[in-house]
Amino acid sequence: MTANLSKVHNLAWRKFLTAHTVLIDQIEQDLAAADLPPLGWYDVLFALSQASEHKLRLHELAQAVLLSRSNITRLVDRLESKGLLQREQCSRDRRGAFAVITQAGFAMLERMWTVYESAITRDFACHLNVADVKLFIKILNKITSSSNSEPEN
Amino acid sequence: MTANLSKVHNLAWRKFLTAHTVLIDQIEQDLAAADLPPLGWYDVLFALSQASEHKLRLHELAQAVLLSRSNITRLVDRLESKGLLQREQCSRDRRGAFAVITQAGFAMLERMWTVYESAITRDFACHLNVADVKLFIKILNKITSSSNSEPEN
DNA sequence: CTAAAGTGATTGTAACTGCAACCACTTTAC
DNA sequence: GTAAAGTGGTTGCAGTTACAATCACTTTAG
Repeated sequence: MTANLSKVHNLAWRKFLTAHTVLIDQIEQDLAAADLPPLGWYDVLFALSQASEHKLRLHELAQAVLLSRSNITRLVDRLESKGLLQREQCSRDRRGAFAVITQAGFAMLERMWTVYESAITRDFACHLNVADVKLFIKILNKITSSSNSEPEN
Repeated sequence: MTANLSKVHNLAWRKFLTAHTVLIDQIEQDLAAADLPPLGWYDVLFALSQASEHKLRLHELAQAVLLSRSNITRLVDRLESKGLLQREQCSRDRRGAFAVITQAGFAMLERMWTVYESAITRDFACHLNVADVKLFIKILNKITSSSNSEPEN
């Protein structure tokens, strides 16, 4: 396969990467400054809060936050040791475990969201009007949906 | 400061994060499958290849690849130990060090680019026509330039 | 029912990251 | 010149990640 990547596409790619790094760094700094845990914790708590009965199997959780299985085990360990979630035996499959968000977990989720939301607003959302944002979503959809389709340029 | 983040903005943010993770994971897999080092190495080699005389002070390099200083020290260690670059004393400032890309470094840069380019093309560029990509860049520019401007939505 | 294959989660290990402390040198201010 | 402050880079350490191996259990095939 010959790649044939155009200048603009290349530029777009680099801007994409840079934007991501800069924004994430900023958010992590905001969280740290407020004595809050890193973004990964938020993702876990959020996924659990959205799940039915506020619990998920570990592998579902891993998929939800796009992390490897071994990784999720230890991330869950950390959150559990802080009381933000609990493990629960799965009765249908004795190998399996659920992670269930606790009250403290909900509270933490809320505190983190306060900081997270204002960071997103200030560094990202503020700069885009509704038309921009809809276009942005449309473009991102093109990129992520159907990982291998026809070229378009 | 009240955040007031709209639904669409929030959705856009999440899609942005997901797209990034998915694409990067894919690229890293492609590189690993070709027995090539991770993306960070490419960034370093690329920055050096673009620099005048193909060398940069370590702190310039750190800035170019958006890494912390301590981090760059060790990343440079690794590349140096593989012969992809060399450290060089700075004569103007005896504290300072340059990183200079070697022939082997250029060769590696090229091998990595082969894989990297086709991954970007296949997973990213393919899905966007020129109009899309120009819009995408425009939007990313709005986000990254001038970290704190007026709201627009 | 049993053997083989597959899946869910954990663990060991090695590599990588971030932070703070540090050493070496340079610049600034007196 | 000298002291104080600042800058460039490295190092120690603790926390995090990735990969492969492992254990426990479930599913499939005969």
